[in-house]
Amino acid sequence: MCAAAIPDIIIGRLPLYLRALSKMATEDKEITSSQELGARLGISSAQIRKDLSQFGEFGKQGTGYNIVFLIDQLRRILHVNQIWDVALIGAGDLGKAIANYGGFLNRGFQIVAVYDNDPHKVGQPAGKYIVRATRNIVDEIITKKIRVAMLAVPASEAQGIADQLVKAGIRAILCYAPTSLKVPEDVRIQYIDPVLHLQRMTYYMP
Amino acid sequence: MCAAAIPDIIIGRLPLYLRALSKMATEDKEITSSQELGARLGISSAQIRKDLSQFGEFGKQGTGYNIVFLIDQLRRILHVNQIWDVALIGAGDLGKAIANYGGFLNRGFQIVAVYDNDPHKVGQPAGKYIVRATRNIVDEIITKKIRVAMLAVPASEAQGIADQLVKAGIRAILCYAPTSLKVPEDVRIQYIDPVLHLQRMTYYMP
DNA sequence: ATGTATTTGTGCAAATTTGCACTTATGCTT
DNA sequence: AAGCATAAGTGCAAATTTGCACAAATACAT
Repeated sequence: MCAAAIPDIIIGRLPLYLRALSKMATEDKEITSSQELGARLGISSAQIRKDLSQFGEFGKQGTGYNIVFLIDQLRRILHVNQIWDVALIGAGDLGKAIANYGGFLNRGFQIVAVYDNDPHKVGQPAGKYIVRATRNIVDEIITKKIRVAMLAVPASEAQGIADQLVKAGIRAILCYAPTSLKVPEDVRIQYIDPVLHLQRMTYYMP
Repeated sequence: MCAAAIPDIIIGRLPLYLRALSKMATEDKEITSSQELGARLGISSAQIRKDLSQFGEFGKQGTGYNIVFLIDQLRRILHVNQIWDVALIGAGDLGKAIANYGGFLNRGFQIVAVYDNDPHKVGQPAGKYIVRATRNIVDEIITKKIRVAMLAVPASEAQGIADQLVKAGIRAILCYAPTSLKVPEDVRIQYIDPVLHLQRMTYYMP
């Protein structure tokens, strides 16, 4: 045990472990090993053992890890042993696809409101939600105590919305807009930009 | 100069630099510095200078970097000074959102075919494309010499499709399905799973 | 022309991250 | 009961990544 903060690069791998373990659970496996898990993920077994050992002794020597138990532990560590309310901003094609995605709930997240500033979209359905006016977003997020947001608006609008989200007390933003945002240090932000991934791959292609 | 391979972690940052520089170009800036670029991206200026210096001397001391010139260099390095044909597999909500996204072309990519194995979707439009039957995907990708694919199918189908893509000669796969895939070592693969990002952030949230 | 303010590219050291390889513990077979 | 195979947890070394700090170069003001 140590008091030092656990490196973020380790935190980043835990959700990957959790995802793979959840899949194993659906395959009715009871036990796995760092080696098996590593083989599935393309990660060395030593790294998996060392990562997990940061948080406790979850395995049994000679046997491996009990999958259900380890899932529980990881959920607890990542704070997804609860369902987080999430605000989705942007009800364009991408926003609608996100609103319709069924994969959030069993991994700890639940969209509770969808916003857009286009008057033609406000009041219309987006999945099972009715699109709300972005104009009211700060008050509503405060009232609903929402702390996580997904941003699926055009890049040009992203910073403005992000500023409002911060004002509303949002603590984590997942930004789909292809731009870097300025947020206070104590607000977490992550980005999804498919083109970054594509360009990273074409580098290696003659 | 050195013959050693350039670390992938550096390659991963280049698209980020390119994106930020492109934005600067639209702001009619001519020149930037490693410091300014770093401030925008939350990266140290030393790292940016060192990253870029792996590929040549692109800056001018006392002045900085010419934005248009550096964009050209990065595009060349990343092989996006050309337009890559991309196959999109999956015409569900997400697939349609991807098909409709207008941000690929000016960053080096162009969807040229959309596939789905649902007979109700085949023949129907997805954005400006007509959905094609996945059944024929291998032959068509070979014929069209497509080398990059985006995979927006359910996790349960992803590995099967990936195997076909590999057989068809695809060299880079961007997988939106929340699962890890097995592909030969010489095929590049990248993943997008929003929940991984969300869980990475909730770790830090009490 | 000279001096000053910038900013790059880089050698070197610090910090971080990874992984080898070993000890310890467990279960199974004989 | 003993021996063997398996696999976790970990100390330590190797490898990788980051960043400090400085020389060299450039632009601009005086």
